[in-house]
Amino acid sequence: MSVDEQRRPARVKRLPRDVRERQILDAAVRVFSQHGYHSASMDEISDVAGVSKPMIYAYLGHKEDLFAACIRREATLLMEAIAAGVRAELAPDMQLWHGLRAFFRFVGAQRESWRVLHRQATSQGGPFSEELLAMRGRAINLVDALLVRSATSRGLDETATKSTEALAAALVGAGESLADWWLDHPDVPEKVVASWLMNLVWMGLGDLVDGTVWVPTPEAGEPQP
Amino acid sequence: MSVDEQRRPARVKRLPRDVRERQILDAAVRVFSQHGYHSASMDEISDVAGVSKPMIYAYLGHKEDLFAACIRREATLLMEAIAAGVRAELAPDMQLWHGLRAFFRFVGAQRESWRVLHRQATSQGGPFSEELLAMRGRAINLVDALLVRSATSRGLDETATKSTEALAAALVGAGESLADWWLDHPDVPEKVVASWLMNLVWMGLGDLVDGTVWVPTPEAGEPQP
DNA sequence: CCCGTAGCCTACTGATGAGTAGGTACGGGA
DNA sequence: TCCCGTACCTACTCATCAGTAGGCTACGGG
Repeated sequence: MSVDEQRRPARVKRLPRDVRERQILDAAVRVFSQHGYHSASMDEISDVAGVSKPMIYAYLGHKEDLFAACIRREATLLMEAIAAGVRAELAPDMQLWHGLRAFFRFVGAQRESWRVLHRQATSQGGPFSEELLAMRGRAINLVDALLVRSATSRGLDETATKSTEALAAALVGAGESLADWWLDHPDVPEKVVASWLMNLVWMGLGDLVDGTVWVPTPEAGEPQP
Repeated sequence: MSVDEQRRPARVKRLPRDVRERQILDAAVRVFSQHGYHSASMDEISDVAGVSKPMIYAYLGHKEDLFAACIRREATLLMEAIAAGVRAELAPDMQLWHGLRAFFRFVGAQRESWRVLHRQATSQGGPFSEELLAMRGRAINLVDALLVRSATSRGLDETATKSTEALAAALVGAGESLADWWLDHPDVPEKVVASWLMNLVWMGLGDLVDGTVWVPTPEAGEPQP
């Protein structure tokens, strides 16, 4: 009980609206990530947030609105984290590398956010899944643009163009799946996980056979011990 | 209404138990795939199956049992389909190639099964997610074994061994994600989708730059026009 | 000191849906 | 013919929530 009370914000009175909204969203992300959309109850969210249920309805609206707000907030944070890692002036492989690292850093730091985004939102068929699918589509587009830029630096035929979007989808899926795997193996450092995926997508599995690997070029802003 | 009636089995009386069980499972897979576990109601399932609700409880048990039964049946079908395509005497790349093709064929033919397996089961935190995670783990192990065999054919160091499981997870995720993408782009032939993924995982994205591609060797049972 | 308003609550309603009680109908064996 | 078991149903109970009605309290400005 004392543990639970530590997890709840001390019941403070008369806080300004935006503070309460943040508390409610934090609680909602946590509860949604634990139970999923349908099993999460507004009562539990209000309890965890340390406010009463009508406050949620007053500030964030109905359950679907609340969920959509969670998705929007967390997805925006994720995309910003990734975008911050990717600088357009870099070579395609380094862009991908920094994007991957930023992604895994986010997942490692915000596990609950990640669960909500990946597990819950994708599965529910409701009106919010659009919210999430749109966000996922943005991620795919980001990767797609990267691939297209890589490809157009050389000659590129029609079929390759069509396939980049599919490849981007596959790549995003690989990242999601590997992130889940990583949650079950937290002892592996983030950089190592990122480099595995980087090698897979950039060099292919051929390196398992012939031993070639991709390594980041030191001059590109990686501090080297 | 006539359309709906066509989708429901004509209300036949006094069928043997195993027939009814199959009808119920078919209906359950359809309804679960459309609404997800929590939103799917036993009433709708019984309605679609053309039986009354107590029949479901008598034959398949409670809602969780029913869902687990769906997962088990569909997952077994999927694994069997993949295993049927992979023959152990082939080279690793050809094994992967045939496995991928069998996988995409299954997804194309059994869309509802796939939705239940991928979207619904993974997301619910309930007791059945274990059922599904176990099955997913089996798929990962299958791929992992393939990678290990590929790697041990050459010298292989410690870190590479650790990473194969992660790579397998990434690969399975890439397949899942690409399968979802394919559901939204059904005009692309199954073989083409499979070859995209095969190239990604075997050759890496490097081919976008230098244009090398993996092609199946004709002698391995692929009819070549 | 009074009033408006923003913050906040307890205690309800109403719908939905899981699960069941208790039956009827039909067929096969004694 | 009478049982008995299997197939099958209608019509409930009961718990769980989403969502709300209505009111109470503190603060700030006039």
